[in-house]
Amino acid sequence: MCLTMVETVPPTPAGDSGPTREHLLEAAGTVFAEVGFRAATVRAICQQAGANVAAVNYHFGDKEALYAAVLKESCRVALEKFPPDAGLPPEAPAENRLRAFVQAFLQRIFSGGPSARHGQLMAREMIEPTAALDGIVREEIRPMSVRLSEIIRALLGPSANEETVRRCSMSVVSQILFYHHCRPVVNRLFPEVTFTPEEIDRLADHITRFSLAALHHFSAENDTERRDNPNFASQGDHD
Amino acid sequence: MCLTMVETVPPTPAGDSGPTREHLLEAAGTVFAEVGFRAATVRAICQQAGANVAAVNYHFGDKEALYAAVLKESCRVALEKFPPDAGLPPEAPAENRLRAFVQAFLQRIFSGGPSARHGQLMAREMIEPTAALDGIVREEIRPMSVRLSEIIRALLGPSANEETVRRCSMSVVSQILFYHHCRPVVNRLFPEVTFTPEEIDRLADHITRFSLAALHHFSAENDTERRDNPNFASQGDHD
Amino acid sequence: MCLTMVETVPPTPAGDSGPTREHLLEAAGTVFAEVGFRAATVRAICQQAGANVAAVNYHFGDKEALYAAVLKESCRVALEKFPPDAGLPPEAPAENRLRAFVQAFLQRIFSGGPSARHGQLMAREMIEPTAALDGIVREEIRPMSVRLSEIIRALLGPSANEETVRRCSMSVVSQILFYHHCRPVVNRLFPEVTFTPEEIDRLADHITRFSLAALHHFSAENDTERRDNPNFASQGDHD
Amino acid sequence: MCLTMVETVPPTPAGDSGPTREHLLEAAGTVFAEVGFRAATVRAICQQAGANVAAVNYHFGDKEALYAAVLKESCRVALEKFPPDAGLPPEAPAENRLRAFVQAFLQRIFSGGPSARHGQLMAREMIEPTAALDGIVREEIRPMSVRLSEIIRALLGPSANEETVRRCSMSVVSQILFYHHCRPVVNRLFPEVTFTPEEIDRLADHITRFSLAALHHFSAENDTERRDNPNFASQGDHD
DNA sequence: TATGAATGAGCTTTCATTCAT
DNA sequence: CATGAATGAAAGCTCATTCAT
Repeated sequence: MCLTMVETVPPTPAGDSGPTREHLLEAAGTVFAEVGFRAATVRAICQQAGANVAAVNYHFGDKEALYAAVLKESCRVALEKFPPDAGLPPEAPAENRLRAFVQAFLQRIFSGGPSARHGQLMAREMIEPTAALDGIVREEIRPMSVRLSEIIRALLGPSANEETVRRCSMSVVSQILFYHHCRPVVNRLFPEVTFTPEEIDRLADHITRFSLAALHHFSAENDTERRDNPNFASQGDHD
Repeated sequence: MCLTMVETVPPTPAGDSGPTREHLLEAAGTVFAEVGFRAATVRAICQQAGANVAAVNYHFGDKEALYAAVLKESCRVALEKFPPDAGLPPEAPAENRLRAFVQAFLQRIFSGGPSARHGQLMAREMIEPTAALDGIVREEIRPMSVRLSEIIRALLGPSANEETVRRCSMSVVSQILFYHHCRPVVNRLFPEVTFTPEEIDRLADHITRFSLAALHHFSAENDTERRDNPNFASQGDHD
Repeated sequence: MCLTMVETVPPTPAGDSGPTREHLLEAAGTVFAEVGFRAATVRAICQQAGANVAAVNYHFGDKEALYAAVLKESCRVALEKFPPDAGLPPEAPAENRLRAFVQAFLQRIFSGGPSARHGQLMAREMIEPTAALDGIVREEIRPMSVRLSEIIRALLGPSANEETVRRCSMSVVSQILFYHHCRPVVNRLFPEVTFTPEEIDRLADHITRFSLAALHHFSAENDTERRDNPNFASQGDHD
Repeated sequence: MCLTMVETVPPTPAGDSGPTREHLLEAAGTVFAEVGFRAATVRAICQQAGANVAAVNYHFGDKEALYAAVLKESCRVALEKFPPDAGLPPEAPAENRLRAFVQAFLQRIFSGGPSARHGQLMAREMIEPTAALDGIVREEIRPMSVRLSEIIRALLGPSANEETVRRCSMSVVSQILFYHHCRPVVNRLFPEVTFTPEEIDRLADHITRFSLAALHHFSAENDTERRDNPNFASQGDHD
């Protein structure tokens, strides 16, 4: 049963319309990262932002739209602070670029501040994806993925097929993300592991060496097989 | 939200006290895995269990205690179904044991049924750990970790130090969990990736080969360095 | 954007499940009649019913369902108290049945108590129909309409066509409802008009005599024209 | 809800103070007619008027004062477009004047445009009268009522007492308003009834003929009784 | 003269929990 | 052992209104 009603377009002012909007984004970023979308209350966010309860509705329409805005902004900042090329030119040796990629990724995830919040938000998106994830994959994750694939391709050699490149990319990324996603377990299993900057560096070193070793092996194996048998397709590379 | 378990012992009947309790556990497992602790409602669980709204409070004290019970039970079933040794005797070649470990882990996570549910619950625990996590790490995860470490140690050779073993273990496990934790992103980045049993097998093959390549390289490097310099400690292994 | 969620069927216990439900229906009837659906607040209703704010949700699902229940109940009572035949057998003279119909209708509308409330609710439905109106028309209004049509048909004679019957029915009903629908204006135009039982009787007398005069004239006219010209169709009766 | 008009005079600019005020009146008229005072939101009105949210408060003081202004303006337009004499001179035959009155009234109510809107607003005033109703009755309805009474008096003859005139007037008006007030029910009971201009004409014809028949009968009866018994007072006319 | 931002009161609804039976 | 009824706290959201500019 629906009583007659006029459609009222929500106001939702765009762009910066004062400091309150910024405060809300900031506070919401913190709260959403801390307790997740559902557990976060509009009241708590507004209080932390020093704004009225109705402020969220006025500036963003509703809680969900605020969340989307937070995620988008968080994504923008992360991309700006840690560009996919990790600051290295495409001409640099692939080994160096891989090392830079791994190190930058780890720092992004473990350094404090807004980018760490981004990591939390993303982890929550993995568990309970929202509509905002599509945009983030498109604008943030895919470019990173492409960049990494180029590095991996360079390391595997021109004869590597796409599936191998893709799988190796994921093997690299997985090692980076693991410490973030499974931090509670890692902390309990190995309390001696801390995430100090020095430890992060050593971690980056391990991941890079582990991955390079595997990739060089794949590359050599590929070349050898290639030389021995032009029609060769290694196990696991067929589709 | 405060998930620290409050002890409300008195009226909670222990053990099997009727089918309702079982139904509640079963239903709660499903619901908690699907939507998480917070989003799950006692009403929905009771309805799915064919029980009264007050049943949860009667049998478990409150929603939180029910969640703890679900996690504990889920863990018990998972351990029973997938023992840490993955069904291979300790005398089997380390390469085989690694392959079996990887394959069993992937199947456990991606096959349907209660163990997949357990995976979901664990993933949520990673984001928002509850007091129940300690027990799970102690009784389920650490044994698995120990088992994997033994395999890795066998592959790296006796001269490998503990830190290297630990890091390599995590490099292996991370590759397995990645597809589970980041499934939403993987699906969006590579829609062609499916998780059919065949694909799972190919994935297990890739992870095993990637890891073995790296581990063999580490092992050889270790031996070489060892031969050349008895006091050698590779970069990242000191500390 | 819609986060995953389990469908929870609202409880909505049916039938009498205690005195609270009755109290709510009673209070809601009063409040809805007084201020209308929109202006009525669940809080006010519950307070008047001596129940908790959540009681409406528990017993009826939501405010709208409560409204529907109120309307249905109100309709049931009205039908029970004032049956369409107004207590006269079908064999009674049509003039008498018309007079009884008019009188009963007026009493139903102007007498105090729950049936007066029903009049208010119906008047509001006219202005802003809800989904509940369909059911009311079907179960309450149409039977009354049919009964009145039979009386009118008897008065107009067998040669009257359906359209004339319909229009005359509405001419009769309109005079009854007018005093209710336009009461605020009537009160202001003619402050001397009161709605005491005696006045209601005189009113019923006027409406009956006015209508009978018109109907007898129509009937006679019809017969005359019929006698003079077998193919006659009076002005306004053609379609 | 308290609709008694509070006088908040000071900042309200009088008369034409720019196009915004006109736009607001226009938009508010539409919205109030469509959804009623309560359901109408200041935002929706301002949006439709292309004005700022604060415009209503600036130009009219508050929502209630805007409503009063709308009703007054609506009334002014209706009076201007449909004068009470319906365009016929007082010398015209009473039958013709009655027919013109009925026809004009029906058209006013059922034709689209501002006068139909006025009908809607008036219907809502019947259900929930505001302070504005007094003025409307005084300036718009009473003159119409007086005019109709003159016609009825002419038809009933000089011997008709005032009460009879009044009751017959209402019997006539009620038939006109019925189709408007009870449109939702009429539509459901008789879906074949449309309100095309042709149908409106046939309706006007029916109402006129029905009423004239009754009035002529009353007139004749009156004369007869008068002739037979100088002290006669028909049933229902005493008091 | 007019506005965009901001507010506070109050709305419906949800939900874990309790209690008498 | 188990339940249906009932509750209180709190959630998201709406809206007329105000205020500095």
